[in-house]
Amino acid sequence: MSNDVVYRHYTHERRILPIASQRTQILRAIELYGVLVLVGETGCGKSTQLPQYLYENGWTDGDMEVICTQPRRIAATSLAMRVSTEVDDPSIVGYSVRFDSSYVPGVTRIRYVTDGWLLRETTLLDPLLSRCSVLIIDEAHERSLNTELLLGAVKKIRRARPQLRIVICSATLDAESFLEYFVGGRRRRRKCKNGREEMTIKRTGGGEKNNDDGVNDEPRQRKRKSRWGKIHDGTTANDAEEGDEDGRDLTDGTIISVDGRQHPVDVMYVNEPVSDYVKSTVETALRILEEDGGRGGDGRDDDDGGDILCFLATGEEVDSAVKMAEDAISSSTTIKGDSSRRRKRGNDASCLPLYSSLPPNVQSQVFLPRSTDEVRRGKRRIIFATNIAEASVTVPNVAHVIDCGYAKMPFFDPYSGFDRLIVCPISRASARQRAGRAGRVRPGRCYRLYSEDAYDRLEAETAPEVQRCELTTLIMTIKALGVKNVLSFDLMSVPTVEALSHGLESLYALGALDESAELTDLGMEMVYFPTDVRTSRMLLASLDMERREDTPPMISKLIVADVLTVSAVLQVKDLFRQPRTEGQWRSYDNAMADVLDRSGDHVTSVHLFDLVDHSGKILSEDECRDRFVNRAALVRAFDVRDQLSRFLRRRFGGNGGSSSSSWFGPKRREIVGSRVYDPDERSEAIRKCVTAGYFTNAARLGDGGRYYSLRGNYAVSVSPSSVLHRYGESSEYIVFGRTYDGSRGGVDAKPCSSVNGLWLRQLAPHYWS
DNA sequence: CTCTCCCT
Repeated sequence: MSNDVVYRHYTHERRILPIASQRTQILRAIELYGVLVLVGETGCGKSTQLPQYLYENGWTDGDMEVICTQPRRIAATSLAMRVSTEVDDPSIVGYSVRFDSSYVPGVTRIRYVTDGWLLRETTLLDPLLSRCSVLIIDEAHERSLNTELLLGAVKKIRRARPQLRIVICSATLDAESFLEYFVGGRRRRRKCKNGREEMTIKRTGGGEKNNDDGVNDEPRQRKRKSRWGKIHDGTTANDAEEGDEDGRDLTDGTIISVDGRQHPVDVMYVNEPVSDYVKSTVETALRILEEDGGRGGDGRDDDDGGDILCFLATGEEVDSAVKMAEDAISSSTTIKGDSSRRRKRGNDASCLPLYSSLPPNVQSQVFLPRSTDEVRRGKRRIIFATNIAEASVTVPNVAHVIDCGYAKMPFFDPYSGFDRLIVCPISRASARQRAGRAGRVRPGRCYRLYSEDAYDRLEAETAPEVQRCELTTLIMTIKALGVKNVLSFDLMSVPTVEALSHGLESLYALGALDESAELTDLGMEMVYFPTDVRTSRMLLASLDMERREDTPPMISKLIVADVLTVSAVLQVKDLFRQPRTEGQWRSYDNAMADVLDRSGDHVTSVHLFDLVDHSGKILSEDECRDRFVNRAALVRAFDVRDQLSRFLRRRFGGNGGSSSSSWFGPKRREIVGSRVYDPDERSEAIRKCVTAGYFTNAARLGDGGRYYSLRGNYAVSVSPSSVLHRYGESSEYIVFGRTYDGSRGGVDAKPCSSVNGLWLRQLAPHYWS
């Protein structure tokens, strides 16, 4: 019964989505062309509706699947949930992300996956995506590293399997560049004819609405049968390259724009650059409350004027803006003791922060319905957010956006090998995306805290991630796709020569590539690891140590599990929460005394996990709070460790002497619990393995108590949040996980451990010539 | 004394 209601509700929703009027046209394009670029703003319905259209039109017959990729896990799982309520048979909709899958072979017809998950599936299990009829790559405009690699993989797959249809969904107008990438010179020849034709159909699309059901189905059905008949008959790539009797040409592609459901957004600029954009953001927000405040308090409960979303660059700025705004509001509402009149004018608001390192319960405030207090007092919301609100999450009920014009952006410096994180001006594309957040529920306004001239001078697009990150992972993935020469792999955006040679050099140093940039035996092994190369190398070192005869028996029993723990902790950020007040620091010192290893962060995290391993369960909420442990991170690290250990056991479990030992079995629990091991010996063994993976990130103590990287002699400091900083003894050499820009102007490193120079000389001889 | 945002 209640299902019925939900179903009817969504059926109605489905029909009014903008994409519905273009259903026939889109299906026809997918029929005729190998590649379709679908341009449409978020909310136009492409991610939820297109897979259903394809299912309804037979694209999943013959045990085939429609797969839709997403850059984020939450999007993949929530889209699957949503769409399963829209179809007659919910069991045909599924998802697959790391650690979580609802896929049922033979039943699932529409599947939402993360692009990272599909990339791994593609590289390792099903290189031709043989059960997939249509692959939809969503949010392609974000140009994440995984999306970009997936595009490259798919371009390669299409040469062997031209029948595979590709739909690329992008929110911006760089559609041409996607099409150019896929169909290249061919496209140039035919662009005018077909491109125009499709765009014209789009504009007259409304007239075809009545034909949507029934009329076109018959011929479609016929084509479909012939299509899959051919595939299963083993049609070769060349047959299909030529197109067929229907005039289809799967080597070509086309573009369709879907009308958005976006409301108009007025954009306002400042005349003069602002000197302090945090202060200006707060002032602008308060002025909006003043100006249209009357709308909220005049008894119309259904219209409160809409909320205000402010984009700032850092969490720190967000916190200070919240404080500034709250102070201003409380002084303006209590002054003269006549607060009720002020409030009636709407000059009262809740100020909410939103950035990723906030605890989940604070973040979720933004998504809660307005409290009775807020409704009663006509209180609106001012949300101060970082870039998280630009694409990752959608803040509801926003009518005003204030855009400071800056964001914190990562980039990789190939000379120092350091990851940097720097506040930069955003791109025009990013500014448009921010403004668009104001028009989702009603006509909105965007206040840009920079001049129109400054806007015109911004870069058109944000540089894609491949041009801003470390490339060892990219190179290894390309190798895993079976490409010998990395440079021959066709990427949409080309990485810099410097970053590429840094990546190749690092992989050579790690023993994954030989002098001619071919995978070594070790490299072939590392390609299969679901971890970055340095972690993979570290895990391999632990397996080696476990097996070696000169390893003390007790260490041999512990080392693989210990290094698995280190690997898992490296995949999560902020396992420990940072104290803020003096009192908290005292409790922190007490709590840490229990698990601390003065050698640094790696072994300390292993000691924390000893508590978990000994009791056999994750620490309680209370215990996590007392120990300054971020419980969500602990749970996540625990899951990752479990997955990694299953991976290692599958791959190496049967080998030599290691099969008898159970890495996380009762025997280990007993050893760890009764501490019948030499802690220094254990600490040293763990750090030797860490060094085997991370010697490219080694630094030596220099003048003035600072460290200098062995590779290139760049200054780097132990992060103040590292246990090595607070509790460690000074050590001549350290190895670190990664770097980031510290608050003190320099480059900070974390996690850090002290290591022995001898290990470095053995493992990284080329840094010592 | 802090780290934009994600992913296998």
